[in-house]
Amino acid sequence: MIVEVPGQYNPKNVEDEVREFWHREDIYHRVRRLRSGGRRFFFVDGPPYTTGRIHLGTAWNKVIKDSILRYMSMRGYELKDRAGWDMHGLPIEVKVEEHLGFRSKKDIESYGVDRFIEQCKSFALRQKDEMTEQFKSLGVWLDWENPYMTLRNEYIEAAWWTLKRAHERGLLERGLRVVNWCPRCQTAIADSEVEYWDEKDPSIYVKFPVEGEENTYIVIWTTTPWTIPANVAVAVHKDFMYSKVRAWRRDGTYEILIMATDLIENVLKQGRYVDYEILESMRGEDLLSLTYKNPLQDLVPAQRDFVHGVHLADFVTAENTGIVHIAPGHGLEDYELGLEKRLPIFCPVGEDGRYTSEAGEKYEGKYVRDANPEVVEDLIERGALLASGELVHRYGHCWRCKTPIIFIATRQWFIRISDLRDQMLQEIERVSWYPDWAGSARFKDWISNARDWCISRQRYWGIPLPIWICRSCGAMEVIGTAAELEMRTGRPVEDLHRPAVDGVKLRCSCGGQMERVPDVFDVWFDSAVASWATLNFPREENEFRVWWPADFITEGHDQTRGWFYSQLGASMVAFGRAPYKSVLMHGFTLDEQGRKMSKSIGNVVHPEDVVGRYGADTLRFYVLSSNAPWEDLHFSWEGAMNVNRMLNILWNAYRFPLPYMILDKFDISRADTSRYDLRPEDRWIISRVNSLAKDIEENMAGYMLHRVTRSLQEFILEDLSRWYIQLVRPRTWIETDDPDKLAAYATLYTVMSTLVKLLAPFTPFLAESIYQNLVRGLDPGAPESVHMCDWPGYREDLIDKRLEESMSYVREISEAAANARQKGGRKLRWPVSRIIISSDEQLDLGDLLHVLRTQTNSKDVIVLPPGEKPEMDLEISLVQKKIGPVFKGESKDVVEALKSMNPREVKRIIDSGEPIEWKGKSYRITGEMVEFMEIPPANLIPAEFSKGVVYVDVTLTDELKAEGYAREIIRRIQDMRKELDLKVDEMIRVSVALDSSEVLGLISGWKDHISSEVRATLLRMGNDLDIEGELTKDWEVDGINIRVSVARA
RNA sequence: GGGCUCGUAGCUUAGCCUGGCGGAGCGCACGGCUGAUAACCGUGAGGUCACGCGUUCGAAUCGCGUCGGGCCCA
Repeated sequence: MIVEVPGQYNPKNVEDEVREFWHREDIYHRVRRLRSGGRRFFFVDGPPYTTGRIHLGTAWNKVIKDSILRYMSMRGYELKDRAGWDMHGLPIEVKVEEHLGFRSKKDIESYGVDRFIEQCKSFALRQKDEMTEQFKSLGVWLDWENPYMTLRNEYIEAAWWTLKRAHERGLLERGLRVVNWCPRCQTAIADSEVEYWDEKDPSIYVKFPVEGEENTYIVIWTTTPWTIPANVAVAVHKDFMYSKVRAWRRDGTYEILIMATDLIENVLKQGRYVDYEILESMRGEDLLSLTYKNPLQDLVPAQRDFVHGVHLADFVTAENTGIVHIAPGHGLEDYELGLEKRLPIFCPVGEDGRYTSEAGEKYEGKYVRDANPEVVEDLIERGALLASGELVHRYGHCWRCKTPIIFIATRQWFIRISDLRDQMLQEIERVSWYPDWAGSARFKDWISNARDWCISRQRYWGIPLPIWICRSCGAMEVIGTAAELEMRTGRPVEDLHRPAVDGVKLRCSCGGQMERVPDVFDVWFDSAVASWATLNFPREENEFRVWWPADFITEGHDQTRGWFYSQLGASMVAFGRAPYKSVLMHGFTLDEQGRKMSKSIGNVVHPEDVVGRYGADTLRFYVLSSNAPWEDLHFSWEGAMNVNRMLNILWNAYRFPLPYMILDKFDISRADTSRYDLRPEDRWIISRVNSLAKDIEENMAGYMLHRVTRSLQEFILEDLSRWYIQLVRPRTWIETDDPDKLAAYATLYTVMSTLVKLLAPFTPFLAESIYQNLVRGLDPGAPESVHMCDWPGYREDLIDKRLEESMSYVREISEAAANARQKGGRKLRWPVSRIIISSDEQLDLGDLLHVLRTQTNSKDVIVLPPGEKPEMDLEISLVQKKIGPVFKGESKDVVEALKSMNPREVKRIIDSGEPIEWKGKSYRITGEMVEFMEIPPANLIPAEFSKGVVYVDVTLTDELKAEGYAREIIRRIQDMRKELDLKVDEMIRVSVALDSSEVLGLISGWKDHISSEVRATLLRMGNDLDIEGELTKDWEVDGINIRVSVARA
């Protein structure tokens, strides 16, 4: 049974009902079961971090995923769709620390690592549950009951197993490396965890005294004075020119400075020198024999033993002094140069960011960034400071606690990704990237610069490194699974997190005891193994063999360096190939002006706000249609409102025929269009919906979701609502069992039932709601949910491009006619006798002339043969320049004569060569004296369309006038019915008094028509009627006063 | 500083791959319809296609450069 539906589209009701239905009937599982055994589609969900709240970007991300998965399911694919959660790492530790009021790792240790881990775990699980509900409210169908979670033992094993593979392949190494270090979190952080923003720092020029040359200095520049105690060398560029300069101070003293020749003026200005002379110039490589002393060597005892030399390096740029201060313990490039030149890796700074005893008594214990002024002071005291100032520049910060990072040399664990770089570059060629440049340009660039991956973190809440080292002999062992660990110890380990695993000791083959290294994994390593962890590999192997690698993943463009990369890296280590076959890279969500959404600007839009106002379907359709997936989305409320309006129009188009269908007991036996003689417009809309399906399939193949949704929108608004529904409406009012009406029902049914299937992946709630009523209501044998239906596809034999083209002309002509009516002041309510279509081409309007007649409210449609126009009026303009010289003084008379004549007569005379007679004289007029112009006659109002001109004949006859007035009166009575809030079938009594006998006479023949249109049992019309009724109103139509009264019968 | 990307009407955008009349929606102005009605429809105004140079018979579209936004890197 089909039922009537309420007037306006109410997304909340629709979605609540559908959600309840899905839940009650367990539709999600039934859809998945239905497709089992189909071709496989392995999707891996990029795990969102459990922050507790989804934002617009994560909503978009999941909507893209859900739409594609729903589409693939309808196409018959069996899906792997486990949702994923990224639950370890610093962000949660920081949150828990805040909650407990902790300031450092010491607080955690004294609180107890086990209790701390428990807090982190329950926090992460709680956040996950909250976010799950939010995703569900968007209609996102993933396997929410059985998601993969990085904190689960089986997941941890996937990471362990992968590390073991790295070890077996010789790709795991431990080394002293300079890393980004957060002094607050006291851990190494990944390049990708560094956030840059402007910071004000000292900018100092320092003079290093050259050994063996009196009063001579090498000048360097730095923004980190605190690294000067660790300076062990300087670097120059081999091709740059350097000079020894005698620089004079205001007081007449001088010193000899070494720096890049091009930068002398700048440096001396900084140092307020008054004059200089160049003593000697040389290339960078000529400086290599120099040695110098660290100016702070009296404070930093270790410095006295170092030999400070000059080295060549490519990273030296022609900026500042052209000579770079090298502290291998505190800089990436410095460190690499240090290794190459065998410099001491001197790092007198501890994990807490404070100087160690190696920095000497004066500095020991001081926090390095706070020590900057003191170092500067000490340099001044020793005459080593050339200049100092301040500089605002971009500086890195810990992305979680916002502390400025420092670089220090620490012992860390690495995976030698750089060894795999070339293989990775080859692998990405085999992956399909959407858009293409995401892989061929962006990702390629990132991979080309790939460095070794520092995977160790000195924290608690993470996957513990499964590395055990023997205290006696230093032997190392990597454990791959919990079972393996149990085998080695004879005891199972309940939870593979810290601190439980910390206590596990292994026996070394040398007889000594092996202890786990205390570090945990970088969280990027967690998600990196998702494609096999989600299949529970290595615990289970069958699933892995059947499904892996992933068919499809999609994430934002920030994941180029993130998950796209970490997965590829881990997979290269583990399996030597890419873990995914295709990748769709999507954009970011920004505000309407294209700015980042941020709390401080106050421009954050929450997905639940949009859902609350317009519903999940609107949000979904909006984010999909707003722009191409890979471009940034500028969220606009107005845009969302528009989508909502479009869905409302769809709702109206859907509900309009329902009352008639119900009244006529329309049933499934009458739903097949092949039973009827369809009108051309019926065949047209069926052709259009098939074209639409074809278009969607083509665009889905390239994940062009914006094109798909825009095609749907265009079809709903233009083809269905604005055109077909208008055409079909009068047919539904026929009150008999007319085959033409039944054909219209069958067509509407076919179109709507196809359309909801096409919409199902994108607006799953609305599609389901319409499907349940219209399709299931009619055919209880149909699949129980629209999402269990097969994708409708398209039938090429039902696509009639010729008909579609004809209809597009018909629409154009109708619009042009409406335009002409407006110019001619003739409302659409008033019929016209004819419209005339003139074109240079043979227009193929098919059998659609009846459509044109009704849509233009015209009694006749005349299509002229190609190139012909209606007969035009002629207008003349006189060419005085030609007339003057011929007729001289009589010109005035000639002009007068010509103007008084009918232009047609003038043309006839010229063509025939006869003279004209005027005031007794005759004149011979030639063609050049007169120009003729054709203009349409006053009754034909022209309007252009793409293939020609439409003329609307606005000539009024009494007949047309009568019909026009009748319709004016009908309309006003209908208006009053509305005002009285009458039921559609309620009968009335009407009196109409009007002050024009002429009009009264005209409309008398329309009395019956008016009565039946407005459902009047009694209709009185007259010049001077006594008017009474429940409602009386005065109207004016074209200068005629009409008084109407209406009463219930 | 480097890689990628975007820049089209007041706003949001299509078109760019594959060169040939710049097309929508919103907003604005005017109008229509009244059996979708707190709905719907039409018409109009509104454009230096960021800027410059080049290729071409022809450039929003292809190439180079500049400026501005975004992401990533240094």
